[in-house]
Amino acid sequence: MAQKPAIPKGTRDFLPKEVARRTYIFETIKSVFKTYGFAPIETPSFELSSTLMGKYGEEGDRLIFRILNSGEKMKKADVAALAEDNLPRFANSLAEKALRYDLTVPFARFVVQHQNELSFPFKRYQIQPVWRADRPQHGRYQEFYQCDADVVGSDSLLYEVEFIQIFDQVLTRLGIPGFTIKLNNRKILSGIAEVSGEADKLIAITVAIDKLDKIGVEGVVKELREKEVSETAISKISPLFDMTGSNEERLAQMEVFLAQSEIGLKGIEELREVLHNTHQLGLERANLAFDVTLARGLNYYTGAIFEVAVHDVKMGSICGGGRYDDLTGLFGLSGLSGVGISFGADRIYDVLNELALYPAEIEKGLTLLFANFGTNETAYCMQLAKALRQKGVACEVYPTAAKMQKQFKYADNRTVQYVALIGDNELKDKIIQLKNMISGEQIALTESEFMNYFNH
RNA sequence: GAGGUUGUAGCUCAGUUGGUUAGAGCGCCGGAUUGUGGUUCCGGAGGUCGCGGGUUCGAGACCCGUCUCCCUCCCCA
Repeated sequence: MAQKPAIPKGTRDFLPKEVARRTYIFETIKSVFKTYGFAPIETPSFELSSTLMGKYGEEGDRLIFRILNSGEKMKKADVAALAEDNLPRFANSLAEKALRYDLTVPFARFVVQHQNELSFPFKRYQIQPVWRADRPQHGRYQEFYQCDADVVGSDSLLYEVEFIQIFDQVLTRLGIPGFTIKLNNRKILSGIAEVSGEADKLIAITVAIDKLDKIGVEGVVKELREKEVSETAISKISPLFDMTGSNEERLAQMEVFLAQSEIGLKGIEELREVLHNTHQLGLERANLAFDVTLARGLNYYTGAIFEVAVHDVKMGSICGGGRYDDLTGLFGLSGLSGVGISFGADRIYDVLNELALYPAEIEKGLTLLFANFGTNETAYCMQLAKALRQKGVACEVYPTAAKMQKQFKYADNRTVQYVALIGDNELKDKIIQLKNMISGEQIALTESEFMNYFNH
């Protein structure tokens, strides 16, 4: 019995037209990365489990795809751990490898491993798929591409400014009409926890206020109570939820709030510098917004954090990023500060589809199709095709002498721009009938006219 | 990981309180048109109704399980 064709949930196939669209997105991102001096690297699809586990928090670890050991390695399963109900250890003994969850952690591993071959600050970009064992939803896949650019080996805030410019340039070039780059700093969040006297509950507090736009002030307060944050702390934090005014006005309010927190004030200062420098340079389409409720789950961030949201489209954030002061420390190389961003190519693809923002030229199919009139004519067409291909013209010869109707229909479906008709009359008179499939016009050309026709 | 929803032709979907041989549009193939597509007209092919089990004289429809799509939560790109 024939098997019903299917692919795993959360994955997609892409037809030629779709690949053309995605290539356009990748190329746009890549070209901007290059102009900022980033060079490409690649890393393996899967890493040692130990490289990935524990880097993304408890939630993240759960979403890492594990690769089951095979063959004799199965025998290395730590049955004792299972007996002790230590499932993480048991799982690690069963799966020594795992599919990468993002590109940042493998990059940190890469930097440490190749530190003697790199010059710092090291700027790299990387466009590769990542995998997450997440439940699929709108804009959420189990396999998707990230387009990352990171710099390690410098704590200069110039890079934060550059990354904001890159967000702006890429999304403007892709034609996205409106989007907001949300900006915050982990130091400010630390400061909030410190000032409210709950420094040890930093993560609980940031996770809760991150949800402000979703569950509202009451929801956040409720969640803070559930996390056993004290009432005095909650009443201290609450005013932050309805700050108004410009970025600078809200920063000023934060500055007052954080007056007693050294780290908090440091965060304000950094953010001010980044905003000021970005403002000096100007942005094309991006709206830049300081958002104190922006937290981001990845717990390796220590400084600036970014997220980009598209206006008027229901879609989670399409880009993210931030500064991590000691990610390479986990692999034994401390003192290297890094900052990076990631474009979610699959979400951008969905957004561009929804808004129909693809330029017409990327959808162009084959340039020229030679209609097939029989063996003698075809032999001549193959010669012309060979010459055209050497000039870089995409062309093909229809494989059989099928009815013209069928050949033209095929040309239509392939969105062919021209059809060349060479039957026995044309062959005898040494001319080529060239039909423009868009205008429907047909002209007779000599061989040299025909060859020159495709010169531009 | 928790909850909800969906699945019928290649695609988008109808299908009445359970009742003969499961339909439409689009697409595909053939013809009108043996050298000209996108329009029109005529004809045709194509379905174990997601999968497994159950109830019933009888199930696409009802019940249970399972997988999948989509949605909410969680988290994220």
